[in-house]
Amino acid sequence: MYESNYMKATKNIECENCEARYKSIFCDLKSEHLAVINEHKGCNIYKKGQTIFSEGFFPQGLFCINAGKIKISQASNNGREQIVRLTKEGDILGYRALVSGEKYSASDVALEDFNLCLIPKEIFFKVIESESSLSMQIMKLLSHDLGKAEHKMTDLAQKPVRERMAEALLFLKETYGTESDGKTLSITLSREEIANVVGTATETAIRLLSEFKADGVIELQAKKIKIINSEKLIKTANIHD
Amino acid sequence: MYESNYMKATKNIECENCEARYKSIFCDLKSEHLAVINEHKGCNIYKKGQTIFSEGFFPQGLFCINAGKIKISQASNNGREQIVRLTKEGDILGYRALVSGEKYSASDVALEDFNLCLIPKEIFFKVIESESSLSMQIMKLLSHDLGKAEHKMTDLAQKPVRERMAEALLFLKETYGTESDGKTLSITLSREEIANVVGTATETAIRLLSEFKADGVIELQAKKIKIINSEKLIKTANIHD
DNA sequence: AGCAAAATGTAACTTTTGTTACATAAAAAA
DNA sequence: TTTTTTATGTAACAAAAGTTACATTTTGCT
Repeated sequence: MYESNYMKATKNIECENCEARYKSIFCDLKSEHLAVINEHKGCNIYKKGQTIFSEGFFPQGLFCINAGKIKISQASNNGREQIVRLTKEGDILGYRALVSGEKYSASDVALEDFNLCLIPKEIFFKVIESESSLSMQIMKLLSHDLGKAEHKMTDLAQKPVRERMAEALLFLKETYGTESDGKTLSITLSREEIANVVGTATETAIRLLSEFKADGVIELQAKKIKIINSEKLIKTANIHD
Repeated sequence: MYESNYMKATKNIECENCEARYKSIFCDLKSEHLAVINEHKGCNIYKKGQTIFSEGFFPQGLFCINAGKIKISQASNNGREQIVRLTKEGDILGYRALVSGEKYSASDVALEDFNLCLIPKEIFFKVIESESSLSMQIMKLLSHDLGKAEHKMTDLAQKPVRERMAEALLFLKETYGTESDGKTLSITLSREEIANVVGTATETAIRLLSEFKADGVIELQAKKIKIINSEKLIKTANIHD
């Protein structure tokens, strides 16, 4: 509101002033290390739909999300894609491949306009080595992601699409929150993207959303999804744990 | 061969002499740290089918596999289970939950008799903090696992069972190797367990194995699976990357 | 060895889900 | 604006995979 997009595009955010930092793994970082990162990092503006990195490339550093929502997805042979993670401001990006020393195994695409900073890999590994709490943070991140991924594996293998769709809507609410009414999901995804989260065909996703709407569980205003009956959705999701 | 099971059960393996260690994340560990681990660790013999830990419990430490094969699986509401990882000697076990500070999200069950050592969690975290190369190893492990898990997620969401079965057989070959003929899988799983790796019903798994046999791709001798035509199996698996 | 229990195998049937086809609405481009 | 393209919605149909049922084999136990 206070600055145009053009101004943001040219402004290099200072890590010290970065609001996203407090939500990030860098929240407890020693100021001397933060200064090193700040000095070497580069910032960039991305537009909705733009690709940040693609499968098959080697990572050059670690991305920090200053603002914006991003989907991480894998392409498969049959032309479809699977959204494996969703991230937002304060999250880091590209750490899996960077840490494992492998190529990117997924592509990251902007779901809306956003700001991103890149920490060169040498700097990242230097800071990690000198501050063990940071590597602990990254380990926690990775192990949490792994838990989520394995949980989703089990879901995909065993749950019918209907349950997965219900779970996906709850997941979107949990990840990105709602608008001020507490019901309308903040994130807007295309039907195809929803299908790619759930792991189903676009038509099936549309069909299920229509059914949920008919059941009075959700309301649909264009691309906005409003969760009317959370309890029923949770029941439909048949969540284990 | 040189000692009875009873003898093995009572013998505490010394980390310095542990053959599995050279294949493990501890291969480069400083000897002083290894000594600490050795001093505090406890060893145990498990029988085939025995559970090492179960979903919902908090980890007390890190398990090291001295010998034996283990399946890590998640139970779901519908009574079925999904095998999310398979491990062998030299691998560590229970690190995901230990690192993330969460409860175990999966259960570990012995696929054959084996030896296991437990490093108390305090010792583990102490060693990690003092030797940054170890935490790097664990990060690599986690990020590699995460890559695998997300790949499998995509497969489960998009590939037909037939392709996943082919991929699973290749995965078993890669993970556990073959007998001296270079073709017969070293690991023997029940049909149900194979189904739980693939993410399908037991009957469907049996049907597909029969089809693969009819196609001359594999041979079945009781529970042993012999891969006759790897090329065709790879083609059937329709592997991306 | 002989029996019971569990695992494996096979087939028919049913359900779920994907595919195809097309209509309509929304968004982007001219 | 009008046109074109893209996204969404709906339904009929087809294919894939799960379920049920039962036969057969293997395994474990006494």
